Amino acid sequence: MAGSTTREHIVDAADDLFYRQGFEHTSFADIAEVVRISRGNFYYHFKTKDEILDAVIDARLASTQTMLERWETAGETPADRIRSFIGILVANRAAIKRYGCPVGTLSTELAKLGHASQAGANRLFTLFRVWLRRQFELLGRTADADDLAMHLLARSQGVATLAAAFGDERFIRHEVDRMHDWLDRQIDESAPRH
Amino acid sequence: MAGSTTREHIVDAADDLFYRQGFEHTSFADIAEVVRISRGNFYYHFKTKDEILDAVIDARLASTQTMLERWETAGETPADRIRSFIGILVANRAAIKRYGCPVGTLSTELAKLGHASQAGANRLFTLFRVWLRRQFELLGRTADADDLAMHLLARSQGVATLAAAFGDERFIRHEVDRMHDWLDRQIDESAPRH
DNA sequence: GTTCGCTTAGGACGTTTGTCCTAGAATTGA
DNA sequence: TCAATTCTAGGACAAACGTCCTAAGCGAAC
Repeated sequence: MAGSTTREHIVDAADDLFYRQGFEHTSFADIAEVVRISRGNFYYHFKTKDEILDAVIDARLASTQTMLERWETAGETPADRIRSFIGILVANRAAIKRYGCPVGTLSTELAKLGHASQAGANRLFTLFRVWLRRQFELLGRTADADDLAMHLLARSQGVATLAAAFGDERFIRHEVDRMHDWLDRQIDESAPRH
Repeated sequence: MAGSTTREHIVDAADDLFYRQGFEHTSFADIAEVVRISRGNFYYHFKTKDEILDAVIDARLASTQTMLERWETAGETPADRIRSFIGILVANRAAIKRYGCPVGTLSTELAKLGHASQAGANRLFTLFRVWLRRQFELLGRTADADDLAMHLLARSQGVATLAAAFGDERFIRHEVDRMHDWLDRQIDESAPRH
C-alpha cells in the first residue's frame, strides 16, 4: 500500500489523516510528523494543501477503480458482485465505527467548506454508483437500475454515519444482513418464476 | 425563532453557521459579522468557542424535543407520527440538498475533531431514536422496536448525505416514497389479519 | 444627580496556520 | 572527477485564529 517515494509517503499519510481527522483539521505539521520530513520540504512536492487533497482524491479514485475491477472478475454473478460492495461495511467495520465512511465524510466536509475539489470527491460516489448501476442492469433491472444503485449507496452511508455516532459495530452487521435480504428480494423480483 | 437577547442572537447565528459551514470552519469573526457585534463582546457572553457549541447543542436539543412533542400530540396513530419524522426530509429538502443533515454532519465533524461535545451532539440522535422506538413499540413491534428506529434513522442519514453530494432534491422525494412503502409493510407485519 | 451593575467596543497577546525562500546535501550522468 | 539535477532542511513571513484585558457606554435604583 505505502509507496516508496517521498511523494507517495506524503499522499498515503495525508489520505489516512484526512480520513481520521478531516481535511481542514489536518495541518502540514501533522503530515510532516508522520512522514518524518521537514515542513519546508512539502513545498517541493506540493505547492499548496489543495494539491495534496487532489492527489489524495486521485489516489482514492485509482484504488477504488482497481477494487471495482477486482470485484468484477471475482464475482460470478452480478448479485455476487453487489454482495462484495455490501461486504466492505463489514470488512472495514472497525474503522467505520470510529471515523465513518471515507467517501461520505470527505464529500460532506468539502461541501461545507465550499471547496473546489468537492466535485472530485463526488466522483468517488459516481464510481460506485455507475458500477452498481451496471450490476443491477445485468440483473435485469434496466428500468430502475440507477434508483437501486443510489438506494444501496444511501443505505451504506446511513449505516456508516450511525455506526460512527453510536460507536456500534453490531449495528453494522445487523444492517448488512438487512441489505442482503433486500438484495435477495430484488433478485426474486428481477427473475420471477413464471 | 430568533430570540431577543444578544446571547440568543449569537446562538442562533452560530447554529446556522455551524450547520452551513461546519463548526471548525466558522470563526468568531463570522458570527460577529452576522450578529453585528464586536469580537471582544463575545467574551462577555461566552468564554470559549466550545461554550457556544454547547449552547447551540442545547438549543437544538430543546427545539427537537418540542418538535417531537408536537408530533406526539398531532399524530393520531404511531404510524402517523413516524410519517411526521419521515416528512422532515421533504420539508427541509432545500437545505439538506446543500448542507446535509444538521444532526449527522455535526456528529461526524465532532467525531473527527475528537471533540468533547460529541457526546452532546449524539444526544440529538438519541432523542430521535428513543422517540421512534416508542412509536414502533406502540405499533406492536416490542421485540425489534429499537432496530426499526435505528434503521429508519440510518435511511434518513443516507438520503441526506447523498442528496447533498449530488445536489439532488428529486432523490429525496424518491427515497421518502420508499420509506413510506417500507413503513406500510412494517404496519402490515405488526397487525396481520388472522 | 450619582452610583452601581450589566453590556459593549476595540485592541493586544501568543499561537498556529499555509505559504514561500534560500542554502546545502544527495544523487545522477558523462 | 566534476557538473547538473534532484531533493531536503530550517526558518521567515503575513494572516487568521481563539483568548483575554481594559475602558467606556448605558439604564435603573436610590
